[in-house]
Amino acid sequence: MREESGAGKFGFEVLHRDAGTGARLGVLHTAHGEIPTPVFMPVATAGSVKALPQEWLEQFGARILLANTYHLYLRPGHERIRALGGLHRFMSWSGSILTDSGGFQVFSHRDLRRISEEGVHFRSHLDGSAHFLTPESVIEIQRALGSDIAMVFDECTPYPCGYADAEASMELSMRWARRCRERWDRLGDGRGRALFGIVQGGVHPGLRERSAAALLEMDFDGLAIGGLSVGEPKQAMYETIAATVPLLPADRPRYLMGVGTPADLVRAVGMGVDMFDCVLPTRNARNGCLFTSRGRIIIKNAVYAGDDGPLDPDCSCLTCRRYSRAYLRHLYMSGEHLSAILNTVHNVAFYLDRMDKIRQAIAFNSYGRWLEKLENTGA
RNA sequence: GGAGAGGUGGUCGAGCGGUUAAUGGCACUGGGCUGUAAACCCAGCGUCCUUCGGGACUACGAAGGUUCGAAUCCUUCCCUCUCCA
Repeated sequence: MREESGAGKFGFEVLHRDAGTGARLGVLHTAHGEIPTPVFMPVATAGSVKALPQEWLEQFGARILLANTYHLYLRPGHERIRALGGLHRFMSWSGSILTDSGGFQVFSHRDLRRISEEGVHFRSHLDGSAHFLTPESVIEIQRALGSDIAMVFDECTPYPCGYADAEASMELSMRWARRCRERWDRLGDGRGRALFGIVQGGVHPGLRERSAAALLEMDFDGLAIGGLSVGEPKQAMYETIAATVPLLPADRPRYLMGVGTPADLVRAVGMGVDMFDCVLPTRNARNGCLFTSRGRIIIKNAVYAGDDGPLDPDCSCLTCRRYSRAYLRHLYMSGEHLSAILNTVHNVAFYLDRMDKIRQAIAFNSYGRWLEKLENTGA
């Protein structure tokens, strides 16, 4: 068990802006350390980045993970985690933790919930038991977990969604955001903890604008762009990001929720996004899809059966240093647990390394070249 | 030597006269996965053509036979497995 550091105040500084693009270099301060941005947060929904022990995440340079309020509330329960000293201590993670509010589960468990003004009635996906989550209870749960960055409870608007429905959904999210803010303030000193608001509004710039304006009034520590990558065309996603980022205050971190592919990250950083999370590197790893410096490799493909070379010659992760494509394919085909482990090691290391290189490029004012490369490869 | 059971597509295994190129599972091949109900899901999977609607051929141990029609019924043969000597 590690000691809680406990001290420190949440904060964000922009250290440098790239000369030719919207990209910016910054640092997040939380009670659990400093986090250089732009940053990718590996997803640890249930208090674990699937297939990876915390030690390795530290080795890969991960400073912040994303955990999930809804999942931890159901199992093992936030009160249990509180009693065990909070989520950091429970999972033995001394870095920072951002908790998603469960808004995405409202979206993805559509058949198991009923939304009202007051909150969301859920049927547990685990045992069918009934639960009621409100903006207030979601804040309480995140406090119990002890997350460094909490997210407001929102409704992740689906796609496609007509203007009127997207508007109603966004407005509900804004009313919930205010209730989250109020409960957060009533709980008193967040001890260095941050609360982020989430911009909704589907792919409608006008709605995004109103959403951002509403959140600005509430003075959140950071602003997220939610409701993207839910089935809309890529172009619509990029246009929405581009239209939304300028609406967000420059002195606060900007977090694009649930995105994305390596190319998505490069583009969004160029638009001024500071934080990302996505299940792609971990989930795809377990499903035999690996991200490399030369594009995606579907390791289960028969062509790799006799390929003695490294997965990614330009990668220095444990997997690439030591194991061949042929072996990785064999592990996948055989259903060996090691397959998920080695694949996840690579994908997570690849994402973190990619963010590292992105930060360097921004520092040297050469980020424009990354965007050009993207255009040239058509990625 | 005697009694019984059985041989089906890569594999296991249904089918027991016609809507059967033959249910299913597995394996295999390909695709998908973006705030994780995911080590998951979808599709294809005899051969050759196709104007993508379909068409032609070859298939259920082997060879004959019955029938308008057979993986399915009959005969002979070959081969497996179980039990008894």
